[in-house]
Amino acid sequence: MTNVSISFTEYLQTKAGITDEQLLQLNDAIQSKTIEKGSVLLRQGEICSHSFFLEKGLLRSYTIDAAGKEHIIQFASESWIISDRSSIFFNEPSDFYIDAVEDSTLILIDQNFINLACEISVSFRLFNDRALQNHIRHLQKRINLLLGASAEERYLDFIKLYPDMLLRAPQWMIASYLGITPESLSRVRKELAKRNFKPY
Amino acid sequence: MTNVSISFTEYLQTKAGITDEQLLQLNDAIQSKTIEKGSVLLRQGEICSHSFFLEKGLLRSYTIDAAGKEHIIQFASESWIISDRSSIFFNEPSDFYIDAVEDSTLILIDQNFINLACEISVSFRLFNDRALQNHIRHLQKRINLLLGASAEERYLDFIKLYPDMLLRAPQWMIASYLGITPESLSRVRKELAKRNFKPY
DNA sequence: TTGATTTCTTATCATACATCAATGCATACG
DNA sequence: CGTATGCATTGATGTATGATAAGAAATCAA
Repeated sequence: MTNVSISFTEYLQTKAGITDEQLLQLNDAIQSKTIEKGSVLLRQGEICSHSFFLEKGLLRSYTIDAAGKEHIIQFASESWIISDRSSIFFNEPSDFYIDAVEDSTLILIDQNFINLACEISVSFRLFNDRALQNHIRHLQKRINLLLGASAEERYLDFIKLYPDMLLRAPQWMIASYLGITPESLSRVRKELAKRNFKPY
Repeated sequence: MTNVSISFTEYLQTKAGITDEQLLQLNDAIQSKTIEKGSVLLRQGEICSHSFFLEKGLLRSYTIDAAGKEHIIQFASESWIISDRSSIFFNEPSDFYIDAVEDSTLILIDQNFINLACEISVSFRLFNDRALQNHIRHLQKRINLLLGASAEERYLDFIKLYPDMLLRAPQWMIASYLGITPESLSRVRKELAKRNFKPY
């Protein structure tokens, strides 16, 4: 599978209904950045100043609890946006880390950009609202799974949501996302294989 | 403890910065409703048409999974708003039920109301945005706890978040919110009592 | 290529939580 | 009044998942 990378401008045009002229106005507020695998973009305690749009590569956000364990909150690959919304919006120290799982090229989006884009484009504003609501829907679904579903069910759901992560993220990260140990995930996979399950 | 009930209009004025004149414009879009304990306001599969502001009483939202088990998503008591945002926003069938844990009086808020209020009041719009972001922050925190914390830790956190629920909601509902069985919650409480923990 | 790390698997044992069943205890009800 | 109903507790037992340790396999670096 090739991880289809589309540029941020392309994304703004096709998904958010931004026109060519509007793009010109926005251009100044857009910065691009290339980072290596392992680079840290945000640390717990820092205030998150940007959202990151992934043109290419893979990022993750995660917390580290009192016992020193990582809990992965989210993955973001091509055409996804990742950030700590709460930290940005409330201007508060973040609970998260964000770092690069693969070498990545990304676009830095700050609040100025969002405000400007919302001002000059109604369709961008609607798009942005939609994204917020979608985020909530997604979080709610995850809570629901964590409340009631077994590790296996959650894993199967994960595969549906992030099919390409199976190939791109190490298993221990997937386990962390699911809230189980890598060993447990290994067992779940073994069990599924025995029952002849094929993810692809 | 008396459950302080404030009226919706009072809430709009003090929290959302709505003025007296604006209230007059909004008045037509507001309906009040009194319901008995056990009344169901929303069922899985229905499209959620209103948010509910609690003037008095206690509501809950929950899902029922394939095995017939309830998972409580949220409680809402005085001055809280409860709904299925995704269902309202995307006009999709809801995954949730919403019903009354106590006799309640509530205000029905539909999308017209929100749109109108956002139009005529900047401060309402900001307030609304803030509420959305707060919702996200809250969901994220809950996910984080479900990923990493024990039943006991989650219970202690619950007490901090909803101190009065201990007295108002039956224990099996709290257990459902926490993602454990009532029996397990009973044991957690016993253990805490043994270690001389006093919630109030 | 080779050796060094990192990741994945497997095995064993430990534990938190679930399940099932019985009991107690209120409150509601005929 | 007795009895039904709903909820909380308790005990016995089961099970999924965690912890630890070790080896196999894959990846990376030199």
